[in-house]
Amino acid sequence: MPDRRYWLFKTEPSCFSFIDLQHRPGGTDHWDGVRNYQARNYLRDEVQVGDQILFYHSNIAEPAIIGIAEVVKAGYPDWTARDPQGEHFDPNSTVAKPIWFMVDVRYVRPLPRPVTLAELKTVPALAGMVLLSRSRLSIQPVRAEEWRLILRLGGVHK
DNA sequence: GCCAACGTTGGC
DNA sequence: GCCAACGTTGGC
Repeated sequence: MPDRRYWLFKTEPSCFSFIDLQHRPGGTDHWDGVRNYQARNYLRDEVQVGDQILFYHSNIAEPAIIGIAEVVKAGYPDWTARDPQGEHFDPNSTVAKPIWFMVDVRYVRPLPRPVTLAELKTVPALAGMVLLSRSRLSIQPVRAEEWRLILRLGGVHK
């Protein structure tokens, strides 16, 4: 578990975008509102400080990985679950027994060339990506080989 | 806007 | 604990 280092975080840009993250103080914000148990488990148990994130925009004309972010704070209780006014309220979640978790992430850099979903589908080495088989999962592990290849496709050269 | 896939809920 | 109904997601 501690040696997983790469993730894909999915978001609808109309809700929260990569540019929104860039404009937060320090390019940093909490990743709240995840209400799926498998994604919650990743946030609570596996996502660690320093892990690298592919930032994916969904539910748009051309869904794509558009940038890189990193984890700056590991999982802690998602307090938006306790805000009755908020969109992500869950009356079953309490301070003593939180159900939902979030992490803090920081903007790192955009990909010089976004890598679209359509393009990902054409690359045989990426056929095993979680994104292609379980597209609805909002927090997904990414293998190191996949990470390197996607960055290369995105025009990032070391 | 449609619809398929999938996660959640709730009756039994 | 099964499974049908229902709600949500997200590509197209």
